Amino acid sequence: MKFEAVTIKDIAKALGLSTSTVSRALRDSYEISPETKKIVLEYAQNNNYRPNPIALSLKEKRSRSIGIIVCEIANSFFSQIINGIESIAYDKGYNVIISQSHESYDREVINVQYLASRSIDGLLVSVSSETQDLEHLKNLHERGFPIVFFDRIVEEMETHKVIVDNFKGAYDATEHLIKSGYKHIAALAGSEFLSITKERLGGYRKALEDHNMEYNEAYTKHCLHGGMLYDEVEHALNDLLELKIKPDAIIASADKLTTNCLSYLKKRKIKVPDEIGLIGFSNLDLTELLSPSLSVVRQPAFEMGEISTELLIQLIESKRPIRDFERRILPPELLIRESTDKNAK
Amino acid sequence: MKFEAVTIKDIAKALGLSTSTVSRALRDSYEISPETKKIVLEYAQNNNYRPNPIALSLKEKRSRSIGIIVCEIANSFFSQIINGIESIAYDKGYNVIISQSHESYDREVINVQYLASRSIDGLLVSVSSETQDLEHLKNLHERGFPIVFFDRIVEEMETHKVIVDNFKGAYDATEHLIKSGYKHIAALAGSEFLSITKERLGGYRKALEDHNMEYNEAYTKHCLHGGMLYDEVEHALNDLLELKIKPDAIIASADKLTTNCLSYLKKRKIKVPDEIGLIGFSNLDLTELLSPSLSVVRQPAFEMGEISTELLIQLIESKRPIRDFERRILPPELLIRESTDKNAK
DNA sequence: TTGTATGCGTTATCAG
DNA sequence: CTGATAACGCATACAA
Repeated sequence: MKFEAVTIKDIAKALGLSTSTVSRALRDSYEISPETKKIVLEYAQNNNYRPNPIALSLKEKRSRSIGIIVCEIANSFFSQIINGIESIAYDKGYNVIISQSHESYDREVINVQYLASRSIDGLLVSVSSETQDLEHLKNLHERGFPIVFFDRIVEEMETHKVIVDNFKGAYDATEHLIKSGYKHIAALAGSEFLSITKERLGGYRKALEDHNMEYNEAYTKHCLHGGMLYDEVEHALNDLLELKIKPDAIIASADKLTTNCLSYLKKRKIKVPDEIGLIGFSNLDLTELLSPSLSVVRQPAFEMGEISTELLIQLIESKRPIRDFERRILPPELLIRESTDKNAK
Repeated sequence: MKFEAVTIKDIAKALGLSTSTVSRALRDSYEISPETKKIVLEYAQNNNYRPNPIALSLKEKRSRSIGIIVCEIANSFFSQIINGIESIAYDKGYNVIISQSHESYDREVINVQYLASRSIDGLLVSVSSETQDLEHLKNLHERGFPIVFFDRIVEEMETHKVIVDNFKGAYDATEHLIKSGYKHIAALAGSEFLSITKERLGGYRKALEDHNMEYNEAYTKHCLHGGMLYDEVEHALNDLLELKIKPDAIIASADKLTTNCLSYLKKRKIKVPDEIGLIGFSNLDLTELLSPSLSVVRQPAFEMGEISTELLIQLIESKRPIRDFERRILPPELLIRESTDKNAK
């Protein structure tokens, strides 16, 4: 007994009608008599008829599914975003296909091509931390394919973009450390190719400047893989702690950087905040558990997913190309806990 | 400039050939002359021709994509499984569509129907913790639709199943607590509808029995949502700690139960292992960070995803139905850290 | 009110 | 070696 779905043709044959009559009856067209409708609908119901979405896609030249490119789903920030994306997508009858780049440029290119060739109607993209060349996306975009960037956006392309106010997040975090009395604040940053890294480091520098604190280039460390690999974080922190004047506080500017930084400090038995102050970007709901008194910058991830998806679907469903693309900037949240309050020590 | 992909028909028209010739040239058929092939291939290359997978699906009655049903992707265990699934799926040219039930039965039914109607070729399922009625899956299965269960399997259906040796995992964990000197071991368990819950509780009881320890029903607490909600864990633990003879150790039998249990204990300022022993199932790579000396049962999640996918694809691609379904049981790993060693206290 | 014919992009089966 | 045609499941313009 092979899996064979019942089609309109089957119904037509069984009821002695034409396929078009059945099709119209199922779509509740005004042209069909109530009796015929009733018979058809009943038969369809009983035989569990489901329209074949592939045939529909072929006809309508749209698949009602959107693709997502993220680095990792095993990252609380991104899994929250995906939940936001899903909630809107399902609402509007869209399916969602997730793919992970694992922070690899090659993998990202493969995934984009794969998704595009799978006839998705649009793409939500947060680029990998290795990505510099954008041909794989520009190519699609130039042909009018709907793309919305979120979080890790790309300046060279004109389309909708949704980000958090990274500058402000980092500024506030750094300022908080300064006000807590720290004098030598280091920045643990992600890949230098990423927009978010630049924005966050910008906020960090501006805060130092505004409070008349010296900016020391040696205090900024980049991790190409955004902290995904423990080794790169370890390496960066080793470098920082070997400096003549060791930093007395660190701002970790991404989820994975924060957790791996905590792991490192715990491994080296360096107490937070007694020996070193720490503040980090983190959307992990276990932050409090990880480090009872760690202050964090939290991003409105779910909302970000929702907004990105709304924009994308709007882009997909508008017949003519939209000219003025939006750039939505969401406010981050600074969750203060006692750790970084040096005065309280 | 609308997004319009180039089709075989376009190529045919441009080169003054027929669509069938172009089609065959692209598939490198022996019937086509080398020169014609060369011209066609060149044109296709230059105009970035990509076969339309939807048209292909319609023709071949297969979409080369598989669906996944899990409760949450924001759960280290499941995100590791998904990575395993992806690695095999991409290898074999399959696309993967993930959907989350968020532990809701209704949501699961909707997702299954949605995925099935989206013409996926097969389904990888780990049921929600609310699921009792299986009609939505039986229905598909009876019609010959390929389904593989993993982790949270279902006894009533005859198909491939991939699980971890949950009995052994819980047995070993409980035995470890016993050998560490704990006398009153409570079990924090997931939904009683789930196979894994039954198996784990079985291992727990057997370990108590084998060591001549009394089994007290009041020491077993269920959380319907598998610990996804903090409140249910809090409620269960409150109950346990209000007993006349309070348990001196807890085995938490799922990822979320473990982390939320830790959160609770931290919140109530109950020290582990000084005041209460704890061992838990956990695939979180931050476990060590969460609680420096927590022993855990770790499941081979990635491998589980790989095996499930291999079986599913085998099922999809075998022409005749496979009669003897496999049941793969993978070994869990008991990672011992000092916490539970009461002797060391 | 219902039926017939066509097309979406592709491949397979014929016929040249 | 190449071309015409049908078919996959559905919707719709056009006929009746």
